[in-house]
Amino acid sequence: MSALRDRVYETLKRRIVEVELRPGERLVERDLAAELDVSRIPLREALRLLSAEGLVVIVPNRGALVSPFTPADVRDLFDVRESLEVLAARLAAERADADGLARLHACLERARDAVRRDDRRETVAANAEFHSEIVRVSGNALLGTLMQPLDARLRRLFRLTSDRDPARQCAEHEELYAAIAGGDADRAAACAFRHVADGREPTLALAERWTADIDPVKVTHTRRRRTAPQEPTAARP
Amino acid sequence: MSALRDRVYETLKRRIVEVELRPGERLVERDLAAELDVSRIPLREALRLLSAEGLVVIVPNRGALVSPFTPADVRDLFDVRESLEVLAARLAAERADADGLARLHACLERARDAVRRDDRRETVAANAEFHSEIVRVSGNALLGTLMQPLDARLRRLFRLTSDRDPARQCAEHEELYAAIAGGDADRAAACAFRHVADGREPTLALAERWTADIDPVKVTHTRRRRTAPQEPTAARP
DNA sequence: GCCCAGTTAGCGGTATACCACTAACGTCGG
DNA sequence: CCGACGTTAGTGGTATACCGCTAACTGGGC
Repeated sequence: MSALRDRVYETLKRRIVEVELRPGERLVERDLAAELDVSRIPLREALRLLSAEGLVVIVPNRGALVSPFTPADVRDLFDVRESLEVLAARLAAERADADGLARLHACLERARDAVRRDDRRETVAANAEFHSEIVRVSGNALLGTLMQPLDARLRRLFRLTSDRDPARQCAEHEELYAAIAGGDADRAAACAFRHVADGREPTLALAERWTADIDPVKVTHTRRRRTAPQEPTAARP
Repeated sequence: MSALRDRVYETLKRRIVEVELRPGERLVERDLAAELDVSRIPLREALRLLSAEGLVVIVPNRGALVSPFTPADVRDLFDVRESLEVLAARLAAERADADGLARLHACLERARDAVRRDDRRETVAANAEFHSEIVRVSGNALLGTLMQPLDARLRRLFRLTSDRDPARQCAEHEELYAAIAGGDADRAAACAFRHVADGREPTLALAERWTADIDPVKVTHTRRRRTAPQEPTAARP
C-alpha cells in the first residue's frame, strides 16, 4: 500500500538510527537502489527526506553520506531540546484534557511495568512514547513537525552513547506528569528543563570520545578510490 | 551552475511566500513542469523540499497544494517562535564575538537608514536579516535549520496580514542588540520574547478574517472537474 | 428521476536511459 | 623522479515513457 519511497525511507532511517550505517558512511544511489531492489527515483526521494530530517547530508553534485555527529551537534541538540521540550511541557500543562492525561498516564504505566520486568527495550520505547505524547497533548502541530527530526537524532545519539538509567527517567517522567496533570505550567516547564539538562553532560562526555572528524566534501568523491588492486589469483612464475 | 531543482524550488518558494500562489491552491506536477520548462523529476524534488519546509502539503497518491494557513497555525507559529527566538537571543548574548556584533550592528544601520529614506521594502529586508544574523551569531547550526522554515512561514504571514510598524521594530531591535552586546543573556531573552509576543494578537486578529477552511484531501482530486464544456464554436441549427 | 456499477480520463509513482560533472588514473615533459 | 595535463571511470542530475490508483463520468436498472 505504502509507496516505495516510504519503504526505502523507513529502512534507511532505521539503519541510520540504529547505527547499522555509521556516521560519515557514504550512500551511493545506484548501490543502495540495487540492494533495496528499487529504481533510483524513489531512493533519491527518500534521501531528500532524510536530508530534510538531518540524518543525511547531501553535497551538490557529489552525493550523500550519513550525517556526522560532532560534539558541537550534541550541544546544539541539547540547547534546542531545552527550549522545545520546555515549551511542549508548558503547553501540555495548559491545554491537557482528560483524554490526553489518560494517554500520558498509560505511557507511564507501560514504562513502569517494563522496568519491573527489566525489559530495557520496552522501557526505552515507552519513555520515548511519553515524550511524543506530551507533544501531541500540547496541541501544537508545528512543534510536532519540529520535534520529529530531533527525536530521530536523539535516538541515534543514545544508540551511540547508551541511554541514561531508564528507571531514573521514569521517576522524572512521573514528576513531569504530575505537574501537567495539575495544570502547573511553570512547574512542568522546570521539570522538563531539568530532565533534558541532566542528560547533557554525560552524553557530551561520551560524544567527545567516538567522534571522528568527517568532512562531507572530502568523503563524497565522484569516483571511488581504486578498490584493492585485484587479489592475485595465482602466483607469478 | 545551480541545479534545476534549486531554481524551481526558489521560484515556487517566492511565489508562495509572496502569495502569488494562494493557500490551498493546487499544484499539478505536469502543469507546473511545463510552465517552468523542466521535467517532472526536478519539479517533484522541489515540491518535496517545500513540503519539508511546510509551505506545501503533499497528499499521497493525490498530489500537492499550497499549505493552508489557519489561525491555529498562526498561534502555533508564535508559540514556537517565542521559544526559539528567545533561545537564539540568549545564545547570541553568551557567545557573540566582535565580528558578530559588527555584523548585527550593520543590520541595524541598514534598517535605520532605510527607515529614514522611507524605503519600506528595504526596511523589512534589513530587519529580517537582523534576525537571521542573531541565529548565526548564536552559533547553533541546528537552530538555523529549524528557523529557516519558520522564517518562510513568517514572511508569508506578513504578506497575508501586512507587517507591524517597521520603525517600532527597529527600536526593539536596537534594544535587543544592546542586551546582546552587553552579554546580558536574561535581558536579551526578555527583549526577544516581548518582540515576538507583541506581534501575536494583531496578526492573529487579521488571520481570523482571511482564513478559509481548506481540506487538503478534498482539494486534491485525481481528476479535475470537467472544465467549462467546450465553448460552442457554432450555434446549433 | 434516483441510485449503483462499469468505464475512462487525469495525474501521481516508478523504471529506464542518457547527459554532465568531478576527480582518480595514466602519460608525458622537465 | 616529480609535477602538469589530458583521459576516463564513476556518479549525481534530468528527460522520457509507462504503470497504476483514484474519482468523475455514463448508462442501465429500479
